[in-house]
Amino acid sequence: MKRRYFDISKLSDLAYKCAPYLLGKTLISCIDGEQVAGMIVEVEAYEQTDPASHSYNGQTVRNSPMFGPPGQAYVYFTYGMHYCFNIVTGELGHGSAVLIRAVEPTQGIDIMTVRRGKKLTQELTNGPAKLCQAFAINKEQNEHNLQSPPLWIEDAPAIPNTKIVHATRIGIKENQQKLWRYYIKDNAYVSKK
DNA sequence: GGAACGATTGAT
DNA sequence: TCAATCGTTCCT
Repeated sequence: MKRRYFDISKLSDLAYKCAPYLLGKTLISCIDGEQVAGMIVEVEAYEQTDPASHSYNGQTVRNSPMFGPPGQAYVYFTYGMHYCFNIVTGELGHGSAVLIRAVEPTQGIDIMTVRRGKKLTQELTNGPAKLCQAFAINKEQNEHNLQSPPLWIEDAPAIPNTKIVHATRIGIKENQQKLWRYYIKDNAYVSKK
């Protein structure tokens, strides 16, 4: 079956411009022999000029993928137990990325349920660390090009602007006023209502 | 070498 | 409201 990969040339821009464009696209992983998929419903932008961004103080060992080519993954480990998955944006050398905060499960829900140890479909992928667990995303996918297995993004119809909500980002202490969180209005799988 | 903390989650 | 839990960053 031919895959219709998401066009990563759309990601050669500032993170907050790319972010809403990623809504509605399909995230797919085929790890440990199990394929799961979901529609991206919530994202947050992190720019190099943004004090809330890992890349704000320049390149380090952890954040170096953010300075890499657009369209690759930036996966980081946090709170001693969770992974978060980002899609790198901007030109090579520019440190920015879009955090994927939630997806709506569309394939492999039984697999995600086992991985998450949960029963409610609504709670499988409604958070950045939750979806990483459901999709089996970890450091092995760090810097992975998202136009190839085992983790990739496929194209899908754009979400109308009237259905995209702009809001403040969650869990940050700096630059809180920026409306760089985007989610699909009335979608049941967004992390917080 | 050491301390402080985090783009979270789930239980209390 | 709070504990879990450890890699990364930054300071000494």
